Amino acid sequence: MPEKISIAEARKAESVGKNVILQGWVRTRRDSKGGFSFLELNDGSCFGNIQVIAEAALPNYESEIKKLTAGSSVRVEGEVKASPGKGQATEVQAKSVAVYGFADVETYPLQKKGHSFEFLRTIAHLRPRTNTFGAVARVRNCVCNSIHQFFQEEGFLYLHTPIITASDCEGAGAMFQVTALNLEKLPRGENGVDYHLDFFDRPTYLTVSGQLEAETYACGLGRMYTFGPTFRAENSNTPRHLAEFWMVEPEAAFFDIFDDMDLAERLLKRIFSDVLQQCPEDMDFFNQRIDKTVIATLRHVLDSEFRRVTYTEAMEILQQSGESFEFPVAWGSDLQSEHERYLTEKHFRQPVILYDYPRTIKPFYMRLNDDQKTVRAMDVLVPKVGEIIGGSQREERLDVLEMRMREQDLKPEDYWWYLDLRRYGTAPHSGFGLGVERVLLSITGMANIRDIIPFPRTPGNAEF
RNA sequence: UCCCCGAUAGCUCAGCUGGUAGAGCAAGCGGCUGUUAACCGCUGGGUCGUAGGUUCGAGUCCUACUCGGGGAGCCA
Repeated sequence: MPEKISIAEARKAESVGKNVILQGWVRTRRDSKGGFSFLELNDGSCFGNIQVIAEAALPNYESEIKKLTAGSSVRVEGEVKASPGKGQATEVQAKSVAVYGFADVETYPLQKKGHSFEFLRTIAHLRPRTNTFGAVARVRNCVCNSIHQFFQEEGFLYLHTPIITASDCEGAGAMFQVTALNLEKLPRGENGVDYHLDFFDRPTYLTVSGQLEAETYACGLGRMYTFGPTFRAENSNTPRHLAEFWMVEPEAAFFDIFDDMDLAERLLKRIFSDVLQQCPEDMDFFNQRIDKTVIATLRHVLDSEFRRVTYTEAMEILQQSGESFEFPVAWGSDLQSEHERYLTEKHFRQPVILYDYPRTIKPFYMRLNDDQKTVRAMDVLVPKVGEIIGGSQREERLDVLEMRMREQDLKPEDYWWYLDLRRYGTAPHSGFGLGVERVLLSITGMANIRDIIPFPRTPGNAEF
């Protein structure tokens, strides 16, 4: 009896001699001079296709096989043989080719040759059938698996923090409001909309971060991490921003800022090394067709220690760089993209961890340093992508935290449960947020974050 | 949201200082003793993003809008 196997399996030399059933989508058909056809078949199990030899003697050769075009789906039964041709170890000599569905060439938008990513975005339901999006999907899966394995091995618990939150000022920008009210007929009170009639008895939003909730579990169970979707309603139109993206947020009790940096560095290196090891075919493709430096860059990162410099030191490096920046370099203002790029792409040429930022440009929850001017913030910057991780040691002193809240016009009473963590058995702790899509950008060399997530959500775009 | 650039065949693009559209790939047909981004020949295929305007005449110049890209801001 023939065995149903994946194309990944059938491509291995060990499969030679097996009678198999393969099912997948035709990438291309080449008709040979000898009166038979080659079908390139892909089923997503690996980057490469398998070559199927369909002889003219097959009963449906003229009626169906010669009409197969890119996108058609088939079931092939046959024997795996060593391939005499170049470019593959094995091929399948078909005993039968059954067609599940043709793809009309007059209307099927995908062709054998290259398409622009802009065009593919308009057919996001079909782009998984391309080399690039198949590779992205497999690498994305590898990265997510790697993240979970890393944290499990490091003793972190996977925590599900809420998607819907009532904290409307977590300090991370505009939020999507969630309501069950009829927007056509909003109940009005004396002070505008009467949210007591809304589902949760108050205004609620999609989360911009699980950090505050993760802190509550870290301050009781030690090491936690969240991994879920995150929402930002900013009108951001860049190749690095999404309105819906996936973020990993570890939070660990008794971690100071340097433990936090160590964790971040270990995590990134683990992800990079797993991808190189587990997705070699996909990475070769990215290295050849997308960015010829990605593999060398990943190896370089694995072999070097992340440079750690304070914000103040970074400002000195920038001032002495001799570069003419569009934006002035001045202590107290945030680093511009061009500054980050200079540091990570020109000066250090590797990932850089910047820390101890001015208190005025960072949120209330970051721990105040003894100099009273800086806070224990840390950002990991990588070449091309920029900020990939943002984190900090959290302020664990109740009085200082309340003071910082008032400084930023926040009401401590709105955060009563967050402050309780400091009121009862407070503990030093730290954490960070890692943007999964940004990691994937730097791993794959892909230029636009909209091509790294299956269904991008950006301003004016939610078709699929 | 701001600045810059773009939109021409199914796809990727060319089309000069205005004179009524072209290539490659894809598709169809023919050829070629295993091809692998196959190759060679022929054929079909376009209200030049939308709406106005200037002009004898607009793919080409002007205005607005729509969509896309790059940069900036917000950040992951």
